[in-house]
Amino acid sequence: MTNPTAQEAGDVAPAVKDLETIVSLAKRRGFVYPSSEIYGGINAVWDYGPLGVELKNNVKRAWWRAMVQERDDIVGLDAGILMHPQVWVTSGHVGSFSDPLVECETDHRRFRLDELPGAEGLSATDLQDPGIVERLGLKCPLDGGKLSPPRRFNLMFKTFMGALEDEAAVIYLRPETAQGSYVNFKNVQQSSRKKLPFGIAQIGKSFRNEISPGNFVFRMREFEQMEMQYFVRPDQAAAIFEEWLPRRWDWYTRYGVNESRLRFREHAPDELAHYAKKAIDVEYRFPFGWKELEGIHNRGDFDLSRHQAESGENLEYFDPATEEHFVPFIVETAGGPDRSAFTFLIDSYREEEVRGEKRVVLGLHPDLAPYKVAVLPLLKKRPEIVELARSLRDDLAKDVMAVYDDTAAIGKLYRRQDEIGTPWCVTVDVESLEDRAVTIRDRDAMTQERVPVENVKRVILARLSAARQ
RNA sequence: GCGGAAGUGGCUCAGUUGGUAGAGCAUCACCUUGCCAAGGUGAGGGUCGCGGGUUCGAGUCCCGUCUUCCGCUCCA
Repeated sequence: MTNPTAQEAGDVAPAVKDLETIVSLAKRRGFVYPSSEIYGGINAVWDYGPLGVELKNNVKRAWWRAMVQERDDIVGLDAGILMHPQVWVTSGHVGSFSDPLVECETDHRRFRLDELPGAEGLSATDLQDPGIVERLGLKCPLDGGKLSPPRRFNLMFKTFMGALEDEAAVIYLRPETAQGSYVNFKNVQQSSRKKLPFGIAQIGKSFRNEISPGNFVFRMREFEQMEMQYFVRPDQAAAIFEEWLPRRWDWYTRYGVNESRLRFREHAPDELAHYAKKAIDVEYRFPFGWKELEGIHNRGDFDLSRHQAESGENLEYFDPATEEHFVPFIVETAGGPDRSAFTFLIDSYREEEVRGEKRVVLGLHPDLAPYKVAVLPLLKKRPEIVELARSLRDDLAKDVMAVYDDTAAIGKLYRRQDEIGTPWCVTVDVESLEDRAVTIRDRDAMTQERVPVENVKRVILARLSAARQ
């Protein structure tokens, strides 16, 4: 863990690679495709291909391992995407984003209509009246420009519950997974018999109608979140908040992200979200600048207190040690597998020279690599070699993602695996038929080791385990 | 949402003053080679983002639209 303050303003390391190179590789090799491409694509939605889904699943597994598997104070949850509409009213998501906004046609600034001079105290009906701006003669408070009619901006996607598309049945696609953890706080606490401090971890899809999405999979309208809500005594919240900073930093470096391209950034008071008491982001140096990878937030008792008040359910925790009743504070870590996978992909990209030829390598951590091992026959003319190689792959595939390839010369086969981040290649040659041994080639060290066939799987699994420590 | 640029086979691109599309790489097959993108032969794959217009004829001019990128704005 590097001292956060040392990282602050640092533009110390340039981004690894330009975005185009990564997008091109991603599509060519089957990591990510534009959604609905044959119809011209759809804005800010991307599909994961055969290798991309492996990478992303591995990222989620790695996060779950660090959060749930390796800790005994955090448990998992998988709440629904659809929730009671009142949840989003209580959380503030409906209120803060259904305000009618007007836009100045000259400088394109937006204002809340009900906050403009001369528009105070308007009724809900007036606020949605298309002619209201003209009727009251409202102008842009900054440059006096013409204002657009009021429009409702809401980042939440709507859909309908039930067969009839009736306004009364409107519900939302969740814009964050966190609320699922809050409304289940009592259920989880009681059924898992956890005492404070304890956490609820969740991975799942969220949806936001972003005003300006973009930058490949960095900001999508449909995306996945990896959020952990840690419930704590109010008097411990500040200290526990600080403990989570290095933990989350270390998770990224543990899986290979270059520390010089990471930094912490604290939110200024005026940029804090409506629920947050304090917020610090882990940021990564993307080709398009420093951007948030993950947010660590002290949400105070905002969420549970609101839900308690609106639902009428008692959401207090009884602390048996002090015999106190109180609403816990929440320290949240909120990241995403899309952003993380993108970061691991781009940060691990490197180009090297081998005998005067360029080789493209994804130096992915073995736990994250789509394939752990590729089995390659050196000579495919000999059926015994092909047979041995195929049976070796089939055996490895019972435990790890393994692939067989014989459609090119060995050098090219290695290059292909380098480009998709496969850490180990097993090569079967003529001698293998005699000595029952094969060669294991390491992607990063470019070393080769002769291993008896019956030991191959054990060696691969041992290396995987070692890389994980 | 505003301004600018771009959109040609899987990828990267070329297509002169409009006349019905090419290259490299990639992919596949066969031959050859056999430990780090070797060589040879051959094959498949695009109607030029989409829609409309001008024209005898448009990838190539005009309009609209969608998508992507850059800047601004916005951002739970």
